[in-house]
Amino acid sequence: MTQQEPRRDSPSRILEAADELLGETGYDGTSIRDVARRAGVNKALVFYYFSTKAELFERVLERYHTDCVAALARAAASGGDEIARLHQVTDAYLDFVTTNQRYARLIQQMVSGGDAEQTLVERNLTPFYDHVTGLLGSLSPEFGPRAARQLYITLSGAVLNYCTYAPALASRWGDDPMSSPALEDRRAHVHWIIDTLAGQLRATAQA
Amino acid sequence: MTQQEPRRDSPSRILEAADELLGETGYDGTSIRDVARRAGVNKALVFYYFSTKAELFERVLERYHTDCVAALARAAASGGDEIARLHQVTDAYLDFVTTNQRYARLIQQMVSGGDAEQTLVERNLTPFYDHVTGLLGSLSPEFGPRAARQLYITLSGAVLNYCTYAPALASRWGDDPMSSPALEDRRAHVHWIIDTLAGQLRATAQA
Amino acid sequence: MTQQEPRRDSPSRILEAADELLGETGYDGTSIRDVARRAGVNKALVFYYFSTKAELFERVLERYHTDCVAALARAAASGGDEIARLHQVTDAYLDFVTTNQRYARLIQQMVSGGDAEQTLVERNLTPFYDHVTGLLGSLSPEFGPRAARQLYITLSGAVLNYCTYAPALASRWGDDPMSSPALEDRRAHVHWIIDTLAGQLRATAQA
Amino acid sequence: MTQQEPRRDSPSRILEAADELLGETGYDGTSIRDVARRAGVNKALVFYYFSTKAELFERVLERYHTDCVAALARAAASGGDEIARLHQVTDAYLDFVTTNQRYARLIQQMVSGGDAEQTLVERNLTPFYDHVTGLLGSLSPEFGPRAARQLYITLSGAVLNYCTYAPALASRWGDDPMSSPALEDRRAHVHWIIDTLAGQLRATAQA
DNA sequence: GATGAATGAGCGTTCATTCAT
DNA sequence: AATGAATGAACGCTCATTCAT
Repeated sequence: MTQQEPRRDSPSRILEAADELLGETGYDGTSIRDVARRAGVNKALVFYYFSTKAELFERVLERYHTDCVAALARAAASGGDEIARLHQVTDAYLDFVTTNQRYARLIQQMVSGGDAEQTLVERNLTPFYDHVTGLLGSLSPEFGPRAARQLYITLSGAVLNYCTYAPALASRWGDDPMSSPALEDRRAHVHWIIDTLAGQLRATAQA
Repeated sequence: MTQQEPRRDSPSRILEAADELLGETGYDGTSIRDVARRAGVNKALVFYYFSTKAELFERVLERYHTDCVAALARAAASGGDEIARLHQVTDAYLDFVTTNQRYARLIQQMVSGGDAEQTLVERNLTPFYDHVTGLLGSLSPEFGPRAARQLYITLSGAVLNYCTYAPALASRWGDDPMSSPALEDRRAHVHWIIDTLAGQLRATAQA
Repeated sequence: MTQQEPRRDSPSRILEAADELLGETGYDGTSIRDVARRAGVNKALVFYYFSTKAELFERVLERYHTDCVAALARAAASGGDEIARLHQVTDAYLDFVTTNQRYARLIQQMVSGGDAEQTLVERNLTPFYDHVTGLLGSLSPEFGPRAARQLYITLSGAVLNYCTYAPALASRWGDDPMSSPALEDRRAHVHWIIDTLAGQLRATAQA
Repeated sequence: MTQQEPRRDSPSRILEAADELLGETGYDGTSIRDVARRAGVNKALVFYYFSTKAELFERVLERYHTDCVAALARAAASGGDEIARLHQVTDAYLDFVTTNQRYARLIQQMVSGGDAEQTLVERNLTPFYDHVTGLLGSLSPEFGPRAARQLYITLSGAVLNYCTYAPALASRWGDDPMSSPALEDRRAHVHWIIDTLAGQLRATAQA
């Protein structure tokens, strides 16, 4: 029965603070001082646990990556044909990035800003990429890898960009694009895209 | 036979350098020192022409914005029904951002990093947004603005993300995603998407 | 009948601008850019006429110095005994510095800030100093130079400090210390001081 | 036997250096680099302890202000009638500013240079101002506040200006105006002024 | 595990000054 | 007489990082 409220331990508090700030202001816009202040710890302690600013960033990403991989795997494991599983994986991806909006921002920042290491970028694109191209490949054998890549970019954009563009356009739209009904709208749209495109693919394949 | 080497005028050199660096390392990651060094001018001269780092950034964007607006307007002015014009506008957008890849990066950086001003972001999303929603609105009256927004995000993602994701995945793909044939592949994919989705829309509307 | 209003020539406009700014923000706080902007001329033109910031400062002071010397000489030339002339000279000094308040500020800045050249400081203290010590010396021969110095400092303080302290205390006093009646109050006070002190000196000398 | 030489603690060293430099070259003329160099510390350390140049300046003043207030209070607490206490307070003020000559310079700089905040100026004029006007007010009731203000300016000038004018005229005078005997001369002069003026005031009041 | 002190490098920005035209 | 372009040095300030305790 301690007098202090049971705060989480320092490493997680630092990670949490870094997560928030990186999502808000980006890598270069976030200083270790800010992170330490928001975490309520001493600045040097950040370096005690995460020896470098870059490493701290990677650890933030790592958490998301692990969870994201798990979520996608779970979705892919549920049964159904390729199209059903594509729906489920994409749903899971949409769920994950709308629940963890900062992750979407971090990915987009990394992929559009040159300073992040190529490895980090790839690592975080891979999970959804692999599922999408895998499923499309087995959907119809004559559907080559080049076509799968094209569709992957379109689909990941349909999912990730919603998290970054919609807030930027919210003031123009006049409603909250991250509210539950709005997110359901988006999900329906993505489903419709998958259905329509997959239907067309099948029709073409049969012809 | 002047003593100085005949450089281009300083303002353009500075704009050019800023353009490159902002595209590569982002706003926070780019220092005025870097810009001046790459432009081959004195650091103070940057402030002589562009009184602030932020203004320099805006001027870089302004150039792109003006050209982009013009390109889209030209495309929309060419004849045809709504779908044809949607094709042409999207083609023009794809052309523009693949020709000016740094513009795509800048937009994505702004929209995913919190530091940019909301005004700037909106200003650079608006041109394509207006065309897309306008055309979809007149395509079928019962096609509401909410549906248009959804499609806009998907389409702009399909165009812009190619410029940021494809280079990041190039090493994994093994070919240059910005080569002419690769870009034609992408264009074909986007056309196919528009055709397929628009076809479905029409079919639904008639039912 | 020129179309333009007959502006003063550039050198005087620059001097005027420099005068205002030096009085407001001091030597270090005033930039040549500010001076040029306020004078409405090109920055380089300031250097064309006044080759150095320091020289510009000196030229501003020179104008005041010349006028001040003339005013004091005029006052001293008017007749009367030593005390009457002391009144007249001190009146003239008070008149001059309240009419040219910036001059009072400049003197106080120079004398309390270390950057100005010793020569400049002395040059601008000398006029009043010489009159005061001269008059006191001939007032009573046994009144030595050391006593005269003491009285000089007290008198010049009584005159100059009013121009710098009163504005600083104006908000606390609630009236404008540079209004005509307020200045007449001050003049009466200074007269009273001179009369009282000189009367005491005479009484002492006779004893 | 530590490797580092046993310096005094950094904050005091910085304050000391800032004090000296501000007194010598004024606020605008003093750079943090100079302060750090003279204190023998790293430039960034100055900001570690004093987060702003302005704050550093205020802290320098604060020390003087506190001590000055205490000295004046002590002097006012000693017994005697109003005139005796006026002597004692003025003596204490003269003592304080001649012992801390840089304080006199700082006050004069603030009051004659436009950049300092009004609050700071008032804060440092107030202590002596309050004592003088208080004592004069109780000396004779008919002696109004306006007359007290006049005398305050004259008296504070008689004290402060000695610290700034005398050094500037030292080379012309040929002796050290801050030597003990010279200061005693000044003190005698100020006493004579107070006695003479107060005597006159009393005589006038009785008439 | 945690902290305060310290640092060198760099930031965006402004300075007085020069010079060719 | 007047100007726009250019520069090196300095400005106040923040950075990521280190280290002794």
